[in-house]
Amino acid sequence: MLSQTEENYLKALFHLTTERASKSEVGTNELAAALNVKPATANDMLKKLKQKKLINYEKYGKISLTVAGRKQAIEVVRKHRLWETFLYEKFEFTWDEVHEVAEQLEHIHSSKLIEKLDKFLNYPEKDPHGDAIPNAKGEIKIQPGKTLLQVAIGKTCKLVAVRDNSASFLQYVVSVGLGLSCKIRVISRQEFDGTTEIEVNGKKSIVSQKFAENIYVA
Amino acid sequence: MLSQTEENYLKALFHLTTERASKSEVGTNELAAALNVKPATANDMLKKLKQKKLINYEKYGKISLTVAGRKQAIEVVRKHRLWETFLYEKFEFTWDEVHEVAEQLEHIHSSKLIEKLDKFLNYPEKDPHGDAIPNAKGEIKIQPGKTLLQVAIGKTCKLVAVRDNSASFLQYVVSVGLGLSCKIRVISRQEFDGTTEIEVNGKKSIVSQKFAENIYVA
DNA sequence: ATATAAAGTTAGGTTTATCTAACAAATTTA
DNA sequence: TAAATTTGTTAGATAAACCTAACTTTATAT
Repeated sequence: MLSQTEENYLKALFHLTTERASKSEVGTNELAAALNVKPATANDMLKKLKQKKLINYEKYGKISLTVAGRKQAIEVVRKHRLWETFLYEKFEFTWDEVHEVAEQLEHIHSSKLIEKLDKFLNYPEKDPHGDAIPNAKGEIKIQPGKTLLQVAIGKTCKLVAVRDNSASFLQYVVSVGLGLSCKIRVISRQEFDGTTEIEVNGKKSIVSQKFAENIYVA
Repeated sequence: MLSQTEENYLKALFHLTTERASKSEVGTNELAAALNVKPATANDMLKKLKQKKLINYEKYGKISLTVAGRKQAIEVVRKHRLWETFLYEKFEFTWDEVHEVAEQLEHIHSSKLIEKLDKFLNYPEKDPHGDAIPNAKGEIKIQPGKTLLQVAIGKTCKLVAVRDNSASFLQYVVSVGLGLSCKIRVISRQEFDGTTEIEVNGKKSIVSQKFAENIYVA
């Protein structure tokens, strides 16, 4: 059985490779940063995960998940997102509160518990942030859509997911008037820095490129 | 914040002192046995818990919880029993399955989660094994009743709780035909070894003294 | 193409929770 | 009460997950 720490490394690798578009390999520093540890620490763990055949990794090379590693990572993501959905739908947690508690709950080991949780929630496909919930077989239905940054000026789109789950980011999302399924109109965009002016329910805001890249729309 | 391990030591101390009748102090060996660690390990932890003012303890002396330690212990017990109730009532877990998963869930840190869980279950006073669930203030309503061993020959009683939560014990309880609120008739008892002959729903069984001491009745 | 910067690794150290083996204190028993 | 047993403690080791500091490899930029 994997430790919580090992599970967290696999989950981070999954997010950095499969879920973050266009890049399917990561480096030690980037992984370390994502986990809030020093590169030296991540390096130790990489050796261990390689030894357990959960990642592909050679000294000074890039890192990727093996099939076995990816399977484990998806299971953790599945648990995380099911618990977020549970907290949001059944326990009146807010958008920005669910993540922190789900970070703990995702490490509970009990296949029966997850099966029952999934059933209790009626086999949801999305979590409260709009992210896809892998099913019991590890299959992911919904594909990551385009981001707000890719929406043309004048067009209107609908928020389907956010990529950053930190409470501070989510609180900012809310402060701009956004929520899941909100309609967003793109008013203008600055060429030189990617800043986008948007309108949500009559409220206008200017958001950074980085922000726009983290808002997934349809 | 306490580690999971520290929480487990406090919980064990609570069970060994306050919940197990007649004895309000414990020794290192007994504590170590309850936690499945070696006495030397427990000894290390005792020093740490003393330093944190969670236990009363002097070298070669007996151990007891301080008010602060007891408060923390009760909080863990509360969480454990609420989760057991949740698993049993909402997720169709059986009597003997709830304990193991609750051992993990009891360490999730979120006061909001516990409040919501308590509310969701409608503020239960007993868990599926009949044990009292401390309320949000740490108060325990139901007092531990008498055991099957104390029931006179010929009398009928009702099972209200069991003291040992191991799956093997609970499975044995079930095999004798027992469950929460079951009626038990005491047919006879051997003087020399405390063995008790009982009848449950027409089924007769002979149980050991140790078994009878772990069955609480009203 | 080489110097500098960035990324990655290694060595050695810390903390937490565990262990074994040896020892000391307290209790029981003959 | 003295010996034997049980109970409790200490010292020294180990493994996991982290750190800092120094070093090496790879990438970048003039």
